[in-house]
Amino acid sequence: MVQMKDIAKALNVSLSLVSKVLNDRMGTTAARPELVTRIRKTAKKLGYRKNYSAAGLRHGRHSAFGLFIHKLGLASSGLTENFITGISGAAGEMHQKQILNFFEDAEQFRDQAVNINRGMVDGLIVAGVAHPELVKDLLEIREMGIPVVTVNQEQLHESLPNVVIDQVAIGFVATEHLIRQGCRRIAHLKVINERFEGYKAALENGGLDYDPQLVYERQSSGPEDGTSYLYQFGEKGIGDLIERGVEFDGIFTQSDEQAMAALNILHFRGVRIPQQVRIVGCDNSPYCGFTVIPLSSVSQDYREQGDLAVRMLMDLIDGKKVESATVRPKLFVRKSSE
Amino acid sequence: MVQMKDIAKALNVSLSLVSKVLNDRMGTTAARPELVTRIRKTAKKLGYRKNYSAAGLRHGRHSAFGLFIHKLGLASSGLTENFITGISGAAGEMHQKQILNFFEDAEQFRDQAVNINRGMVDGLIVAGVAHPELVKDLLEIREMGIPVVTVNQEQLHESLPNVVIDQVAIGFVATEHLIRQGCRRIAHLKVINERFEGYKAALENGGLDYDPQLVYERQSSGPEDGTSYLYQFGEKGIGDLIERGVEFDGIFTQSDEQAMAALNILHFRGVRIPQQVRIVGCDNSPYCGFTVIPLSSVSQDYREQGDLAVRMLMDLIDGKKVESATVRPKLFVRKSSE
DNA sequence: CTGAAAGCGCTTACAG
DNA sequence: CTGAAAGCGCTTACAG
Repeated sequence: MVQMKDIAKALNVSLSLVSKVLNDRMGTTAARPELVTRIRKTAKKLGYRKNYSAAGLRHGRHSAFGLFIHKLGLASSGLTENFITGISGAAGEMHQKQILNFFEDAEQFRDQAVNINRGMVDGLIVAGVAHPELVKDLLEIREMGIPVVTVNQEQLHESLPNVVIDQVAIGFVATEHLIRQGCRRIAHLKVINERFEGYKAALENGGLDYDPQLVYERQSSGPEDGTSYLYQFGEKGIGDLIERGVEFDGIFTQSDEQAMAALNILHFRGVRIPQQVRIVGCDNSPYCGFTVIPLSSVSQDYREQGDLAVRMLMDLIDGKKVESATVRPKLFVRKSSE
Repeated sequence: MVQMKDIAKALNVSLSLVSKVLNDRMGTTAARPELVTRIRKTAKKLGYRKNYSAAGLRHGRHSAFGLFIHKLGLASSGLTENFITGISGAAGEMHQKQILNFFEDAEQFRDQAVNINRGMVDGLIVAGVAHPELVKDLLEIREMGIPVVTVNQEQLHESLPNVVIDQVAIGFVATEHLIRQGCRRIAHLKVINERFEGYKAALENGGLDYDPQLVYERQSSGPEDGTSYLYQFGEKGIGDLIERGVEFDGIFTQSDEQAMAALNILHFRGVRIPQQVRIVGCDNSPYCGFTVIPLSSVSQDYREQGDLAVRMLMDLIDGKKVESATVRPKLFVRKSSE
């Protein structure tokens, strides 16, 4: 492998100068422009590749971060894949390696984190389902000098910068779109409360009255375990509304599976979509184009969230102040709400 | 940060001894068992974390590999996510960092690979859609001392070990299952030829005649571009068979979207599934449990493929001989073929 | 059996 | 303005 000292030898200059030139860190050093170009050219000609591990050691950096994901949303939604795509893009740009870990409970997180702490990474991104019981662990990790960025629906601690999607906006954007399309009675399958607030705000903004009859909500009192986003919940919710004789000309659900269920049920009953009922789901899952009738959906833009998280972490590692960030949802209109 | 020399100082022993003990590399060195335990205990007490970057530099390793993925299959299939899960699990076990890159053509691969070569990684895993036009690049990379493992449907070069799913077995397993369930006339939507061969082999094995009428095939002469796996292809294929008056009591498709299309069409026409027609898809996509009728499917076990690829790459980096490996598909039976 | 010393490939404060 | 030298945190061949 060709290294800096080979370039220095070839041109009979000092190793230091080569390093400075190649890193654009001349500092107080000055060199003839002609020599600078010669060094650059020789590096290229010899096929020099900087050894980032060595540079990292010198800087006390690993040029790597740990990525801990408790998979977000439904397996079918592709959210995790989008997120990882955003992460890897930004990481590549910044010459950062990753250590990717999937976990599902605090125990698993700790098992995996222990092997990584400090010895391998400069920082941590913890994403997906929020684990408030891990706050103490995360603060400890940060105290050890490893900055942490979270990507959770809720910020775990004021001192842990978080990337979050604007949940209220999700409800608002979807509902506003349905109103613009002419819907006057919009049903809603409620899981996350902020989205419900956005739904109500859009109704008010559109001059429509809020009718609690139109909202189907989970009955159980236990903690939400993710099952509310499933196809079955959508089936139950829409079935319930129909049974109760509630009339509606629009539906905004909190997942695409829920929306797919609504779509299937109504379609089977001969309801024309979008003419009689317009439907908007949530997550912009990869299959939205392939349902019986292509499904409109609000994207949480997890790709953007991943990109942001990496940039925030890098700033933290560089010792900069970092604020939490909020990402705006994007609406994708397909036939179900045209 | 506590490091080896701190442990050495604390116990008044040599740095070398600490390193040897902590790495279980005593070699010709012998030490009192009692001292060995004391060193271990002190390391733990002080919270020592080995700096893997420094160790790597010494060994001429980066403890990292590049992962290049041209996303496999349909976005909705979750194959990529499964694959990454397998990769990250094995990598974590082996203290390996990753540099994850998504690419879609040779140009993109080259752009990203150039930044990574040798300066950041010890090896490469290239997965997903096969790119024969990159063989030269991959061989060059390997000549530079960076081992390469591919995860492609076809082995690109005899000297590049590949992980592959047994495509023939996919067709065989699905068809054999349908035969066992009592199907006698099994329709097939053909894309990959090996799966078709497996289909035929299972028919013969089950004592059924092969009837070309039952097979729907893409008409176009251009290269397969992935669109054959889409919902629309399934719609067209099953529609065509029905139009031609072909009778069947089973269907094996080469994707889950194709199968979902078959399911929807037949269901809408009042065909009872699985009583009248049994259906098996391919990929075991996350939504298989949520179709109108839960869909049986053959999994390509990409998780296992990811795990294997990492282990093979590590062996190559360690200078061992490595052979290509074949993974067997797994059948998941749901209501559509019960 | 034990540990001092060299070195992995870089970077940069500092002496000339 | 220029470059020799020290050092990042490890590992190991080798001298004692």
